[in-house]
Amino acid sequence: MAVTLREVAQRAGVSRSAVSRTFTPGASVSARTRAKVEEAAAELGYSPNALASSLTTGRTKLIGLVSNNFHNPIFLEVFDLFTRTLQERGLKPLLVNLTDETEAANSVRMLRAYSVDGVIVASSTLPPNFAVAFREAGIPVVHSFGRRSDAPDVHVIGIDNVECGRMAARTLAERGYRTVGFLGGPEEATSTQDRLAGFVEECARIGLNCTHSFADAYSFAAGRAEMLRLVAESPAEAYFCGDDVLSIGALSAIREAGLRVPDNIGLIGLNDMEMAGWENISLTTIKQPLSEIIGASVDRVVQMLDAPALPPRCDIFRCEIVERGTLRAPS
Amino acid sequence: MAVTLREVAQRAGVSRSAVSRTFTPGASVSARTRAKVEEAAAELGYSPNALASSLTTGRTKLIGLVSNNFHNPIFLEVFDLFTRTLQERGLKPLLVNLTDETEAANSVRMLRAYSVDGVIVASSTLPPNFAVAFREAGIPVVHSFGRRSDAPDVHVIGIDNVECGRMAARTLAERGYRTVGFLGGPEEATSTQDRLAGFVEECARIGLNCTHSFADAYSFAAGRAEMLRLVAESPAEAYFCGDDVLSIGALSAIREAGLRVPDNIGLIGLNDMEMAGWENISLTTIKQPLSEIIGASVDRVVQMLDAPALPPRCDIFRCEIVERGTLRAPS
DNA sequence: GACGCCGGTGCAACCGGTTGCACTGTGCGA
DNA sequence: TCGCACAGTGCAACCGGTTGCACCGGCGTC
Repeated sequence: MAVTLREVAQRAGVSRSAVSRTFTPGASVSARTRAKVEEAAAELGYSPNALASSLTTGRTKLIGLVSNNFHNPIFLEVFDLFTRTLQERGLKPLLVNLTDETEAANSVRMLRAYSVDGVIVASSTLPPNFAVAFREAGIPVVHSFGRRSDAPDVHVIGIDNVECGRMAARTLAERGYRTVGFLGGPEEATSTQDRLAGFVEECARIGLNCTHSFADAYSFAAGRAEMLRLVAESPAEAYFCGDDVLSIGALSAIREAGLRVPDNIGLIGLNDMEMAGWENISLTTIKQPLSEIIGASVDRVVQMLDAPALPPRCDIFRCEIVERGTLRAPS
Repeated sequence: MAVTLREVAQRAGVSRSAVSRTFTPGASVSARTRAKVEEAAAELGYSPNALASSLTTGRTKLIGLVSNNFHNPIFLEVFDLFTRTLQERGLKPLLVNLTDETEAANSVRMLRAYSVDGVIVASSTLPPNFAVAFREAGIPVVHSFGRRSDAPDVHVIGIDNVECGRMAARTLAERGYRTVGFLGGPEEATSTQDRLAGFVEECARIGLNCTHSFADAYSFAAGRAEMLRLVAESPAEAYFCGDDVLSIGALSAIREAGLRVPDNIGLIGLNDMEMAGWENISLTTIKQPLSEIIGASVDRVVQMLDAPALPPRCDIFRCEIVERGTLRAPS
């Protein structure tokens, strides 16, 4: 079915090497030979088999894109950016959905079987040992949206979640809120822990009254359920939600309880996903610079193709407040 | 770096064939040999190279998952289901983002270079010739969410968009709406054309007054912009929107104009994406049976692995109304 | 005119597997 | 006891490419 090197060589009247070199950038072929080969290839509809060549070159240009987050709408933006950025660099994303997989070893085995050149783990909720498993298997790996660390085990590209927590607390203080709450995502996620830690720390420093609780997941339903519980008791004046989708759930709960945002309760999210800007939501939030993070992640994995032993580093991008309609104006 | 067959064979004291057969289900190996091989493999951390074996078997278990739709939140659900369904069957999705690609030939070349066993084109807005290009290149292909046809050029799995249009019209009529409108997605998309055709046809049959217009894209912003325009003139009593995300944009526009849904204007969407069920949206919509469509798409592509010449067929799944809060009760 | 250099080419080995075929040894029935 | 079937094994060729090396011819230089 598929046309091979050999057939092209025969038709062009040259050796297989000549054909191979014609399709290898930088190889030495005369203009005459190249012309003959290209003509024959065009007639036959030949295109080189990338997998066969990977056998000798050791490069597949396949990158494992691993995530467990297929329910948070921001991940559609994440996948869009990753696939485009990878494609621009001639790399191909092999998508791995970890939703019902807890065992890192299985993913490692699968991605090794496919000789991926590298792996990008895109998740803020996966435990760090997941990425480490790839490194131990000798596969270049970067953990996007991973936990900040001064001496990381693997390359990490992301944000400083502790600092985001502080930033949220400062912002709420500026708006004159005195009793505030943190409505976090899953308690075991490092991102939740860090955001909480920064928030609590800064509240203490500034002198805000601060409570906290957790939703089961980074999801609308979980955010809504938790906020329904909170408003039924004695809610804080404002909440820092662990994530935008959680915020939107919370927003829904607050309005359903007959309260108004930001008049009765203020809300600040994190991520700045597209939906946060929708006019019927208009969420004030902390913007995570997605495309920078993703661009840097791909850059890093590309670097590692040539320097697999590159010492792990953690690159952190600054976040900023995006002002919309869910916090009252500075007092 | 990677452990090979040969090393395992040496360590186990057997031939390379024996090792190969140990890892080939159904091959004939004695228990004794198998044990030796498995021990050696475990010690060395061997896992077979799927790409190398694909050279002789002709199977990579790679499936190209091609889409141009990375902005409609329903596609996160689509990708989630596709990746999980493929993984369950031992297949690996190679994700291709067509967002800035208009030339089918490029995608064909790329996916041929990677010897994918098959391709799934997941899009309701891509022209049909896109999927046809894969078939012509000899790659098994199914077009998910493609256009219904009695004699399709490629395998199509999806819904009957014309019938959805009729269903929307009938539903609006039942609720006593007399002047209705179709707010479609991009005019050139076949899904838009078909939904419109069915809607207009049924309106005429029933005797509803019917107008229509189009948004630039299946997006919140486009739906909102178009509905803002409509409410500024003399809006219909109810609208059938080409898609849920468009409906949510329209909903936002209607409320911003100071009108109420469903009291002043009724709205029905299409898809039933997760967000449509969020309590702060609560969109009445036509449910597209996503997981059935995706399950059937994967089944079909799997069938074609063994029967590439399977005559193209079109499988259509029934849609149903999901009643929520954006249409008034039956009169 | 002899020499050396060098771009261009083909041969053959190799990448990591699979598989048809021939051969061996074992167990069973006659 | 012999013959036979058959499971188990290894050899070697092959899948579709790449690449080190040897070789060839043409050119510029002395």
